[in-house]
Amino acid sequence: MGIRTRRKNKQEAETSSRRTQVTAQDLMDAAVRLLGTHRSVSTLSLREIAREAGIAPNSFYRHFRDVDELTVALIDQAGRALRGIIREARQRLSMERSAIRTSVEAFMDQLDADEKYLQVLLREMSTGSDAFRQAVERELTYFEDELRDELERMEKLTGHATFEPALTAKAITRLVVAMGASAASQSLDQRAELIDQTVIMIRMIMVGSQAMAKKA
Amino acid sequence: MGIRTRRKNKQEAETSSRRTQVTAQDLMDAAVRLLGTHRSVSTLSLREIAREAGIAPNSFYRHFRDVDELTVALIDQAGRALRGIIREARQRLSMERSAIRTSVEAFMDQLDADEKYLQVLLREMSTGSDAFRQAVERELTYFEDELRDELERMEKLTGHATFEPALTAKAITRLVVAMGASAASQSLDQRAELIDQTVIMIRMIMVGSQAMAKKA
DNA sequence: TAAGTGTCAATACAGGTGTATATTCATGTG
DNA sequence: CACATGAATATACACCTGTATTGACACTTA
Repeated sequence: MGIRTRRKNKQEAETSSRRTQVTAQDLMDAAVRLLGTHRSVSTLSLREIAREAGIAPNSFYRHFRDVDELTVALIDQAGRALRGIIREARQRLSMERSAIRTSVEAFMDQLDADEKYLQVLLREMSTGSDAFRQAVERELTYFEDELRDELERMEKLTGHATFEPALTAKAITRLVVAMGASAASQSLDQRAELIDQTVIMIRMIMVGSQAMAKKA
Repeated sequence: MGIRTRRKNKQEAETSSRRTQVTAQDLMDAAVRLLGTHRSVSTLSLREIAREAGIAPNSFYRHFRDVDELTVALIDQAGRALRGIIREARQRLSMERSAIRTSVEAFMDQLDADEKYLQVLLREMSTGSDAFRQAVERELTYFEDELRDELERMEKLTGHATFEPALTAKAITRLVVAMGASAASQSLDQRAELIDQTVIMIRMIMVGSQAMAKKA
């Protein structure tokens, strides 16, 4: 009696903070919220994330060993989103035309989806530790592999051969990612123009690849 | 007398730190040294840079208002290096062939030149404040403009028309930058392969662009 | 009921940080 | 010579950081 008054006061003010369990996902969401459009993960402090998620600094350790581990989790999420884009594109490809445009649009839309994991990936691609870069490279390689499959499948369907499908896929992937990185910090109608440009660029690559296949 | 003994001791140990004037350039060099291959500028503290440059924390303010201002200066330097690459490529183009390969090689070499400004640019492209991104975009636009001029000049020389030269230049630029960003964190023989890939990718774009010009 | 377990908060500590203030000194100028 | 100027320094302050320690509370399980 009288010993535990401190907590009670806090509880009164803070709406019973203990009640709801805080998950790893909550922490990831808090981090993304803090990152917004500009900050890189390395500028986030453990305390800041914990504060945003509404837990004590130390509770962070229940879910992640440190901020770096959380970052890798974010990148994994982004990779999942990326693969979702490809999978959708593949389905659309069988029924309608201009799969390129719809894929590019899907990619760009993913930039400001509810959880902006993709932006995190784009940002950590060039910044950050080796672990981050490796995680990003891994996800991009998945993407390239699926795109190559797609190109080879299309090759059989249309009869247009593709020159070095793996390289073509890589070129397209890197270009889209680069354009997406610019798009991330731009307004919506600027982004529309960027999408148009990206589509044309991809067409250049594919047309060029096919022309080089004929010549070789 | 007896009041100023503190300084004298320090002087003895530190080899007369006052003697040589510290320039803004020295601070920029110190920052690049600290950045190495992985850190982003936002992780540098003013004190850390000052320490590396061998000056007191407060002396930093004589040269830059804050770390952000120093970063923009670094990006400007990188842009100058970039324009140097284009200018060299232009001269080579008139006498020998395969200007593409030599340009790409020049670009990649610039990555680990003495002063690795280019790496800074690549890293701050996706991270960092609006000011950084704008600075980077500006430099890339310069690069694209010069490349477009080059493409148009080549168009007249060879008779091969180029489809939307501005867009073609942009595609090439963004692709090279993206490939350079991966190259920055790789070993030298991995980089050699990356250069080969980049050259082929550029050729795809140019061949595609020319084919689309004919059709349109 | 009692003990054990997992989740969180409170406190504390030893650092690092940006910057305000005042000081030291080498240098040029009258 | 005296003295103003400018560049660099030292000290100090309030703040934020990661994390170690300890204890509170809600649960299972016996």
